[in-house]
Amino acid sequence: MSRENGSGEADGAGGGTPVPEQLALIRDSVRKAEVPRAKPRTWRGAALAKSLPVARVLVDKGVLHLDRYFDYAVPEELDEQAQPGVRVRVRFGAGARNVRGGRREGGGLIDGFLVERVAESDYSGPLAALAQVVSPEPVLDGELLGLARAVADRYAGSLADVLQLAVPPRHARAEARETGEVPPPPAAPDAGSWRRYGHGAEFLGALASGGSPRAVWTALPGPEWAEEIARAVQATLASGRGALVVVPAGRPAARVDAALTQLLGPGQHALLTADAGQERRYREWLSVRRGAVRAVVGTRAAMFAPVRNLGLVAVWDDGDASHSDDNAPFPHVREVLELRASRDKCGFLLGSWSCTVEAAQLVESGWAAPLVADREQVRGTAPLVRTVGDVDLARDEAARVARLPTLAWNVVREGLKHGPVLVQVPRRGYVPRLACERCREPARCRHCAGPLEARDGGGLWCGWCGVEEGAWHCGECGGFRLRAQVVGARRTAEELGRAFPAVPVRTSGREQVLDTVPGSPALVVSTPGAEPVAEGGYAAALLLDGWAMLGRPDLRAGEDALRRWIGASALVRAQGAGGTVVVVAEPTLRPVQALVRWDPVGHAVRELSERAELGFPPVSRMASVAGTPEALSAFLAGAELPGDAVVLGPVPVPDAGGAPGAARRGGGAPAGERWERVLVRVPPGSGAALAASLKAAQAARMARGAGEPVRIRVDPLDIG
DNA sequence: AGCACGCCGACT
DNA sequence: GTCGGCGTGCTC
Repeated sequence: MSRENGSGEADGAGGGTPVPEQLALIRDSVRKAEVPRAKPRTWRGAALAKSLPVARVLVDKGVLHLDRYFDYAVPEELDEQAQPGVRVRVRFGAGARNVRGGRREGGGLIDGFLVERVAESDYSGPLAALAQVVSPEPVLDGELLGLARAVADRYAGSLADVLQLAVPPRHARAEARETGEVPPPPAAPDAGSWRRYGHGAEFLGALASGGSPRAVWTALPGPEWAEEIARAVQATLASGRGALVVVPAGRPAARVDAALTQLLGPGQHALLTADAGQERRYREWLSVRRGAVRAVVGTRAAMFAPVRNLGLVAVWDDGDASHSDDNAPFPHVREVLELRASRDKCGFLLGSWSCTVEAAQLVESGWAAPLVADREQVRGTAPLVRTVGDVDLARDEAARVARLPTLAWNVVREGLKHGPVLVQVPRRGYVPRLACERCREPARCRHCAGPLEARDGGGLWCGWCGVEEGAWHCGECGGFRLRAQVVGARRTAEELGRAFPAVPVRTSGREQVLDTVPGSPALVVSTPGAEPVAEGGYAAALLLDGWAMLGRPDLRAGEDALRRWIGASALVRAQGAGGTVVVVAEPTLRPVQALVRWDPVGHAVRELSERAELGFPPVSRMASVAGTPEALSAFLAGAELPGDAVVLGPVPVPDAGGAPGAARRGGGAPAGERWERVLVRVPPGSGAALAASLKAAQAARMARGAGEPVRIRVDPLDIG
């Protein structure tokens, strides 16, 4: 039944009046048509595009078993507009099939991307025609498609889900606007403050001459980092290539934005942040796609920005949780930029005042080179860090009366003579940690050792197993009075304000984030991450959230605490200029020691080797799978995990309806439902196989129409 | 998610 | 025989 040239024939079923046997024959041949045809048939035999009449379309449905292309016929009138990369609408669904007897144009219109035009389809049935080309603007080129594909594979997600993150929603007005001319490349920059780093000038030189260096950069404390990133961008532009910078939030984006404007002048770069409206977002994105702007700074969605001829990708502060996307498949900026650097053979710069374990691994594996300053430079820019631990507190009579250690009082008093003093307090919304008032041992559940929490109506219960505690007493010292550490820190900050009535108190937190404060004496109370930059630097800082940070039962608790402390301390003047930091935390703890020595890299390297020993990520790869107990066990039964995979759990998942601060992004269960979670761990090298097997299992489940979903997250942020 | 197909039991 | 239950599988 070869149909080499049977083109004019519309679908046969509608034809004359065949006898029953013929009908059966036709039906049969339609059902299991064996031969791919040279030219597509459509139901109506409408006129088709003369060349490449088949459009391969990615249907925009995030369902995994639909994670493939569908072929559609290109009608002649859409031939010109139906170019690869454009948005299209197509009919999709069972109702659209050519049903015996009559044709029905059932099936809803849904959006998709035209991925390519080809001469023939390998689909054996009749093709439906493209319904509409939404816009002739090509938004999805091969590069972005390849990246999205790689990200989907890495995170066991669907291509459509990734594209939803990567391509902003269309805005017709923004599309209609003309985009400006491509600016000429700037001159190569002076190395500036990059000279403070061992191979800093060399790194810039490599970028400027078209090279693709990869570096993990441990930035010196102080505000220069933004300008240093801008110089790296300038160097890349000077080589005739584009550059992309991703930062965790709007404020750092504004800093880099300002530095770029200063260095390159206006109009040379785009700012892509989530808080811009749809029109503005799409306009900026389009100016990048169209090649009119070659440098981009933005927050995490910008990680996919379609920068032309990419020469550098950079991420600032990769330990910030905002770099992990909230939406499936939860890609992380650092990982996506790694993929881009590898795929596009471009430069890579990961910068932070602190150092994540993952960053340390990039260096240790040899994938990236360290970009660090020597100890001399560090000592010259970092503040003096002093600790107040339990022993000091116990000995300190003043601390028990005034709730604040003598050392802290003295440092604040002295600091206020010379400038603003920063007081870092834990975020509200953290489940208040309860501890023994006498010995400060955290209050733990008798049954599962989980953290005890105070109920609104009074009384205690376990945050893990939910068991009520009626008669708590301290297992260490026998004390029976509790204190809430978060509340304690906040009250301490208030008391400080009262103790220095002549000094203004400014607050920066979730509701209202201050960007900068003047260099005059003031108490600046801030939650981690919201610290304003002080003009001329803070004279001192008091870090009060030590216990709250380190008490979390999380693999990253130490790294996170150090990162937040360093984030605050980096805003304090250098030791030589009198800058002092007091951290209220046990001086024997590793993150505290790392802060005192200002050695985030050493901390990360030690954590890394420990993780390797324990088989924890990022040395192994982990994925979490969560769902109702039934859904989860069905999923695991159907999954063909790699042979070297280890399944840990299941354990109950705390539901997301609890305290807002404790709700983990993408990790909590929907309120009201009981969920469980397993962690699946594979050794290095099996990450791709793990992702593939999870994706296959998920696809099989969805195809079966299984009701209850399971949530898959590769590289979960929190590992209890 | 729809929606049609098809293979079973109860009906005019 | 034929109508219609819902279980299964496909959607270009």
